Amino acid sequence: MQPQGWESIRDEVSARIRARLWAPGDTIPGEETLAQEFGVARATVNRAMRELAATGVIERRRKAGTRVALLPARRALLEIAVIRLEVEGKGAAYSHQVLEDRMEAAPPPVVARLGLPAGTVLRRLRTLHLADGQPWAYEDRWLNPAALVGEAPDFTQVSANEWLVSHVPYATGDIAFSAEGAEPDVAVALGVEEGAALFVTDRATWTEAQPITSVRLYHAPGYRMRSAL
Amino acid sequence: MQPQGWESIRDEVSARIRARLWAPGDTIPGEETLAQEFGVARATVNRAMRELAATGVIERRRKAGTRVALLPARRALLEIAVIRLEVEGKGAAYSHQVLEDRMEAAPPPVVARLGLPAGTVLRRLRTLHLADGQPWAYEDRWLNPAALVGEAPDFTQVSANEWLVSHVPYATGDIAFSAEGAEPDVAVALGVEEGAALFVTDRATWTEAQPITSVRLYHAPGYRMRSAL
DNA sequence: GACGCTATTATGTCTGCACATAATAAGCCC
DNA sequence: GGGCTTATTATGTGCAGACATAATAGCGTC
Repeated sequence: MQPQGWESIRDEVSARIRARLWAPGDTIPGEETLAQEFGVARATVNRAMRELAATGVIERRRKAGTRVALLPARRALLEIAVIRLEVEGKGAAYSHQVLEDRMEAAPPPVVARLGLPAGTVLRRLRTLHLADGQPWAYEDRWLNPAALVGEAPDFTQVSANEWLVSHVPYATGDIAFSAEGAEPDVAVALGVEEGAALFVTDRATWTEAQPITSVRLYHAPGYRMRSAL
Repeated sequence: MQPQGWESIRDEVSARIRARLWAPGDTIPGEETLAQEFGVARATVNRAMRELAATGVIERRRKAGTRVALLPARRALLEIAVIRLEVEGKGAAYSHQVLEDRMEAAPPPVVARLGLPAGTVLRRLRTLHLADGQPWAYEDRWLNPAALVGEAPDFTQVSANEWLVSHVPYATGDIAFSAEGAEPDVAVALGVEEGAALFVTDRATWTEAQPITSVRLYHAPGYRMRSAL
């Protein structure tokens, strides 16, 4: 069954673009025109076009109109789940061990990323996440104690990430992915050879007021991050 | 300056959630109620709430109402750009070399991924992408010739990905990221040691009717994929 | 032609109303 | 209480009309 309403318009416009009826770079008819053609209100066309613009298929500018994107940069939506849920989603039992928890002067890359003065002392947490007792990911986290006003969580019970996500209100952040060879301590913790290729996630988060945490996750070999395109 | 209109409502609701005025798991007031409180039409509140639902902050269900997400799975929007643009965006000159281009029986993982019968013969393209003459990424692509009806592109001129993106209408696809140790041929092409940790992108695309291509990209060491969170 | 101002125009958003839809809650029968 | 049907309700979507906004296009001046 075909979709109805604004989705049908989105699909029809999308189909015309894919069929090159409207070629990349072309300006396509205005909302008013399309609304008449499809026999709907302009708001309905707008809804459909907004959706297509969000996926990068078209580019819209006031007055200039709507044009088919020249090189549609595909957009993929990544779901960054809490590790526990990720592990449990695989049908495995989740557990974690805190390997280290102490105050330490953060190294330059970390303070730079968080926008703190050089030499700032942060709480460093090293954690091993396990799935059915097997190493799943090694976490190296720097936590700004100033961001945890009055709260004293026990990270041996609840993982730092999970606690932060549901207790510290935060606004922004960024995330980066890369591949790294396992350093000695990481290799030992994950039980892999030194230099083994590991999938690494780097994340930093801030509130409006101050930096909260910078965390690096070394995923065990074989880890894949998936998404629909 | 504060945003106005639906964005101000989105921000206000978001702020109340972060301030735990509405705690995770709570059901928040209905659209009609909020519309009255903010002095706007329900459609405006709906717009704001739809946006928050899309970012995973709230979960909405008809009749059940709107509730604050318990464990907000962060969503990151990845922009998958064409390699040429990625390289040029770094201020480097892009070029590429086709290392191999021939028909070959696709191995089991590839046919499985594309949903083709075992032993199907596909066009295999191995390409090296360069930035300022330095290896940037090694591409191993399997292309379904049936998907290129009548068209005969010259992939030594335009990269396969770029040509496909702007010439083959396609509907769906999926993408996965992982870390792999460099195999011998990849290591040679990229000029790195065997076993070096490489960031790998696997992508498969289909039209409604048939599979188009399956491609694996080995990025040169140091590659980072970034996104706002 | 180079400039700066103004008119025009397509998209962006809002309102107020209506009906559709999905899912819970309530009622009913046994 | 268990299992079914029906009513209720919050969200989802639609429409018509209006004004806001951004950016181009056109005009006039020099």
